[in-house]
Amino acid sequence: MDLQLPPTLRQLRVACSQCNLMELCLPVGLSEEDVARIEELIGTRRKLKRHQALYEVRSPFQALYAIRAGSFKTTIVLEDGREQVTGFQMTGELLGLDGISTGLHVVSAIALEDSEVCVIEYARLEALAREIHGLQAQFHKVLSREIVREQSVMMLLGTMRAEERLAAFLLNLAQRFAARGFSGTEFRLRMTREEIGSYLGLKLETVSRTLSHFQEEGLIEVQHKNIRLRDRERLRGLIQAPLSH
Amino acid sequence: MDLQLPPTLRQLRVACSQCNLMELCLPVGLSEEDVARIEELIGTRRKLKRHQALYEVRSPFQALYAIRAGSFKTTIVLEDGREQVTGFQMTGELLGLDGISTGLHVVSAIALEDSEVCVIEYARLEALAREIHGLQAQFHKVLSREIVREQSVMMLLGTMRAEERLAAFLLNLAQRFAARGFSGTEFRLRMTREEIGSYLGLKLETVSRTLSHFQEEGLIEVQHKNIRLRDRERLRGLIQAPLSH
DNA sequence: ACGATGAGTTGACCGCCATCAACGAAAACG
DNA sequence: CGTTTTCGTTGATGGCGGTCAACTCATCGT
Repeated sequence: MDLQLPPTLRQLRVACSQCNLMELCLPVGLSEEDVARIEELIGTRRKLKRHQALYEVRSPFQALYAIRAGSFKTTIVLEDGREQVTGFQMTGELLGLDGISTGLHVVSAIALEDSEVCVIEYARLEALAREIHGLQAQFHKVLSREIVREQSVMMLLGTMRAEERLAAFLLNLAQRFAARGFSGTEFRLRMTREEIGSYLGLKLETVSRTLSHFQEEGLIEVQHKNIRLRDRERLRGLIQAPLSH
Repeated sequence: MDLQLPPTLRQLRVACSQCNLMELCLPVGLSEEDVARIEELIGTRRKLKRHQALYEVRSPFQALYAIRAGSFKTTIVLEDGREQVTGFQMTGELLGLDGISTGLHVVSAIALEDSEVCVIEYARLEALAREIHGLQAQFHKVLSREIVREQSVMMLLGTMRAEERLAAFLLNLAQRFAARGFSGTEFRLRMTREEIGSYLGLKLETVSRTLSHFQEEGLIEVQHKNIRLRDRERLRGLIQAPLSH
């Protein structure tokens, strides 16, 4: 179907999907010339090694980052040193939205593996959003989607038990891998048990134990960071009916 | 200092603060004519009785709501019926941001007392934001601020113990009351113990017990819904040093 | 004003998950 | 390639907060 599009647009779509800027570009349905103008947005790229920070807490905000390759975690820290992972981001997702509010980042973004991002200068994005309606609308949706995502994490942390949290986590990861054209049943975790636990409000031992338990039950296969989902339905069932409730 | 402003602007500032649309209007620093144009935004008003829904989950999104008087809770529900409060909103705060993402609301907004909101049609807001830079910037900040707020709730739910959660909750309420010109040391809770517990990931009995415990310790005075903070510093200390940690 | 209903408190008990600990395995480093 | 360090697993124990229950006290509606 792409063959019906004018060549330059087709080309740009490819460029955009190569750049994996899915969240901002692709779903919008922009006119050809608008798409061309969005190229202005995509400034430099930046490569990061594993464990390297894309930005740190309290650093000045000036750009958003679209993940071109690799994956990240965002972490927030309390004064007493306690740290929590607030999200895991993968290819095509946006980083940096937390900084818009105050002009300073409130989380740190750390690469979980060697990664690459496209730098989107925020001032330019705002300017362009004023001119291109579709871009503005899409950007607002991205912001709102993040609000919604966090609400479902709040629900998870507030009402779910360890097994449910892990099940929800695995299914969410699977769905996101699948959406990117990777296998949704077999994947490699980019994060440690401790990071998973931090995100889910559990200790690493509980994460490990629960994964082992899932394996005994035939729900998944675990081998270190490699996960294979064997029974999605029962996993899903775990979430909706925690205890015959 | 307001006396130095041109009369119409001064007047509008007053109107705006009466309307309590603080989040969108006041901090922006708009030109006089821009402020005038923002009047277009403020459409009808809507009054709600206690326990009445401003909007329900899955209802179509078409407007944001600025709370003019009263207070609300937002709740999200799982398929199995479990419900969680995701936030409490008071005068001057915005409701409805969750709907932008999909065009359907993902939470319900329920009045905690008889309340009144200003209806801000979203299509108009988007259009006007394209023309008024300051409005656009401010709106993005509001969205980002909500993302940041939810992240701190995630931190609370993920790493804090019951006492810390309650302390953080009370201090947050106090600060918001103070920001609105009310007493930050003596106030009346608009929500039940169960709603507080739902928000904090605790059971109502734990909320009740912990409040009683705070009272025994001389940190607060509780009498049903009336709260008086007696020792803010020690309350704050509870959060930062949970267990000599 | 009064009764009915919902809200809050307190106690006793229990279960889930944290904690502490020891071991094993993989991956990162020179 | 071997060494070191980080990561993961599993067991034993304990504590925080959930659960169940009984009772009191506001508050809402008629």
